[in-house]
Amino acid sequence: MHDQQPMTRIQKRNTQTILAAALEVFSAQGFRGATLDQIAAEAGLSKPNLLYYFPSKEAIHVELLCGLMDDWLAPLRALDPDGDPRSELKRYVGRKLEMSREMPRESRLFANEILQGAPRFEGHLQTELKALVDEKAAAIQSWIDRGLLAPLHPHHLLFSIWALTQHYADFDVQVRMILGEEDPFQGAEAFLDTLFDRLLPPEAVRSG
Amino acid sequence: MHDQQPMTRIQKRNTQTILAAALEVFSAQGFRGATLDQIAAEAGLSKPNLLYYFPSKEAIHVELLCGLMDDWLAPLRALDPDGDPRSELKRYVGRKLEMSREMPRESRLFANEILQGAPRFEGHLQTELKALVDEKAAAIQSWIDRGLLAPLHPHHLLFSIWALTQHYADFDVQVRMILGEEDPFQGAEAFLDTLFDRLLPPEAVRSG
DNA sequence: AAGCGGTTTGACCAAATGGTCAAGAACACG
DNA sequence: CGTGTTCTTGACCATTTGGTCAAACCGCTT
Repeated sequence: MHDQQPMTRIQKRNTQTILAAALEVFSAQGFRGATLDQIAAEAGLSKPNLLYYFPSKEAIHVELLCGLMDDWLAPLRALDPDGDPRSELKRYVGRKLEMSREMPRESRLFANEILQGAPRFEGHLQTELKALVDEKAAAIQSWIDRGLLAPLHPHHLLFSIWALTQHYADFDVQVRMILGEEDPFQGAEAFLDTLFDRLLPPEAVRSG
Repeated sequence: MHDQQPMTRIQKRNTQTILAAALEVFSAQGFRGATLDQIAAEAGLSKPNLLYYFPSKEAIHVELLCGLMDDWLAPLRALDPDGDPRSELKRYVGRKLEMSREMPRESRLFANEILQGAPRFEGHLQTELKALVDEKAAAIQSWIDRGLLAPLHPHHLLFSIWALTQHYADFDVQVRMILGEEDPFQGAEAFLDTLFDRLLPPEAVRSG
């Protein structure tokens, strides 16, 4: 069912419907908090029908996570080692913030999983994420070594970008509660722009 | 049982034991993911015994959240409007990072709750957190108005501090996976020190 | 040691939940 | 059409889980 290429039209449609519903429910309730009945209701399908397309609840979850991983990491992948450090990094920040606004459910899905220790996802993280991060951290280090960027711990720089942008998706209710009517993302864009302007000086600090 | 003052020695001990066990389990599994049996096992008590001290699973959770709220907000409360902006804020950052290292379970407990939309906690957030944040945001704005701090959106500045520090507790597994053997908090301290050094110039930028 | 209120728990319950299955409905195609 | 394959689902099952309760068990005062 869920492996070979020849997917019928119906299979393609329903698989998509189920994954969309699962994203909605898993991101809002977490893995254990979500139930097959909720996902089935959200998808407009019967529970046995879900299990006709996926072997188990966990399989739906894993498929979601893995399927979204690529999109999720795309902005980091687009970081160009040959580009200008400042503009590359600021573009990355902008893109990540945009994703927090446009894809908050995806952000919360990943956040939920990591928070619980990534029990169903550690392997994929290890292989896909680690390699990419190490590659890009090396690129950042190279910028620093070439004097194009003021010294900063590359890994922690990436962490800070993730933390600062994903916060607006993951802690959405808290942010909105505190800001009231004010649009979180408008203020966030301006703030992060300022922050990274100051964190990444236009010219490398060549002291000493 | 769980309201009046005259708490027997045994009551005090067991209530504490239960809350400690609940923190362990809830922070690792989330509300729905945690079971009374797990908490009972962790506490070394029987399940009916838990329910002798608390009326329900949810009551334990709410009690935990509310009971920890004070400690959690203490560093922000300590922000002194009459102190030096730069050192006050950097002290706040340092204290928050320290709490991420020393109290990761508390951080994850709150993160779990907010992620799910704070369904069992919205009221308390609204009253306790909102008021404090608005007060401190006003203090920050006052620093800016008096030319003691370069202009920054006060609320987003606070968000950035939360995001940057709590990230190390909430996304601990990811951080450690990427850093390998390296100690996350050592690097984080240095990085955040640099970040806020640059974000909060020693003297206000008085351009224009 | 008797008695009494606070404490503990084994046994139990109803509801929820992940998952199965056989039979029926819809579809593809000669 | 007719027939074999793909889909769909009502009914069902085993387990888990939050919660109850009556009976037993302290631990303290008198």
